Amino acid sequence: MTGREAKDALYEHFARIAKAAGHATRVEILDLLGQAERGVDELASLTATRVTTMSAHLQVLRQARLVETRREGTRVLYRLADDEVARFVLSLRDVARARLAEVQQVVRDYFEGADDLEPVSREGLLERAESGDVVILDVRPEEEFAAGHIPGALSAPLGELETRLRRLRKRTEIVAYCRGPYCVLAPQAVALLRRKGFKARRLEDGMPEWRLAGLPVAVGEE
Amino acid sequence: MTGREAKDALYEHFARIAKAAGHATRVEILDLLGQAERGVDELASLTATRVTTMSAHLQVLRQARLVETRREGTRVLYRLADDEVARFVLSLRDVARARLAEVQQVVRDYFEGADDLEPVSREGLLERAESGDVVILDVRPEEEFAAGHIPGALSAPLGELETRLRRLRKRTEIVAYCRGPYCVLAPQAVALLRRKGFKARRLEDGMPEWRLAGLPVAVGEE
DNA sequence: AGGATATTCCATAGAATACTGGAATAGTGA
DNA sequence: TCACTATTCCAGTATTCTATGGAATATCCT
Repeated sequence: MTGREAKDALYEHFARIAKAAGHATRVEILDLLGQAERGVDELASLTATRVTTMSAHLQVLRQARLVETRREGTRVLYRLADDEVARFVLSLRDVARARLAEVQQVVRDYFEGADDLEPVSREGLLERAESGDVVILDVRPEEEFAAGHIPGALSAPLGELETRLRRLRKRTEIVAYCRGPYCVLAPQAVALLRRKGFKARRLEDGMPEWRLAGLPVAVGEE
Repeated sequence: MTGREAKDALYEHFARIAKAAGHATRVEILDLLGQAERGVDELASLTATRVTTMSAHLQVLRQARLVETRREGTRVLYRLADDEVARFVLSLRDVARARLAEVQQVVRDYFEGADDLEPVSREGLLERAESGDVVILDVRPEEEFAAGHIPGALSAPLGELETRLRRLRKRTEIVAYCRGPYCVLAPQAVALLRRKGFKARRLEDGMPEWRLAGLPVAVGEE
């Protein structure tokens, strides 16, 4: 192998990774798997694709080693291969946001618009929660909460949010979070909470960002 | 636009970035532009492709807004659009290295093998250079040195390395760097220097990593 | 063993992408 | 203005990718 051939081989491998991420459905899959492992037909319905198509996309991701699998009975559960992959997806999002005006437009219209208050930063949140100053609410589906959540956070999937409100006092500030800056769950939760008279704001970013920032994560149901 | 449509639009844009990076030649282009801006036929000869093919690849990168251009006389100079893009390319490399055993193999055979000594870390290098403890050698082509180098480093393109050796004493340690961990220039320089009886090691990583780590960069010729 | 469910494999048709050679365009300098 | 250089555009061809529906596999349960 000459120098040029070695170089070509390397760039070919780099491109292989990017190519695997080069389809909208596959980026969405990676994003979902950043939350929790999932079965094939779960992913298919979450992304509105057919199962066979989903399976094909998953094979592409698997051949690029971006995801791994384990069997559970008749189901095959897919997960991200490691945190480096999650970091890569975040980097991809960041480039898109920095470079594509269209992304900024969609974000303005559909995500930030829902909530005009400044989001809360990660800084010092845990301490404030421990002191009882704020309550942290995880509004993602239960599986995702179980796969990893901010220590001390209460699970309140958006659909069941109203029934779980009784535990909360209107005095204490509520900080809601979900999957990240492009997830609508937390903004919607905040809107609902405000209508009910609570003091609520959303956390900037969501779970994978929290974990990749090196902050502590709790696992398991409540 | 419904929620699903907004989501689809977002993922489509994310995928657009990844797709643009999804070709070996284009990754190599991004890598080269991380060093310095370049004209089209320069890039073509550096990557061993024809000019028309190169131009087509550059259009793809430009439409994804990963690169920008400026005209200089009859030439069109391409550059990375911003540091976020450079970070993305590094992230892509990191995933490939972490996930693809083939990459690790190529690296072992062609890059690290050339130099068995532990590379020098960025930590404290500037201080040691200022105190005269080490000499930093930039062995990349001159244009790349001019576009940005470690403050205090001497430019010594590999081809002219031998003629520039006279300035150096065999006592002081030499630290050579180039484009990054997958660049052969620094390992080759180190090998040459050792044959001549110098104490030489290479810097871990290269220029874009140095800059993105927030360390100071000097611009201009010597 | 047999039925049910979840997933993967396969063949195919349509769409998108890459490379090539030739033509067109923009800027430079005589 | 004319020749010259660097770059881009265009049309054709070969290749690769995507979605789809039907068939094959694997596991579980009875």
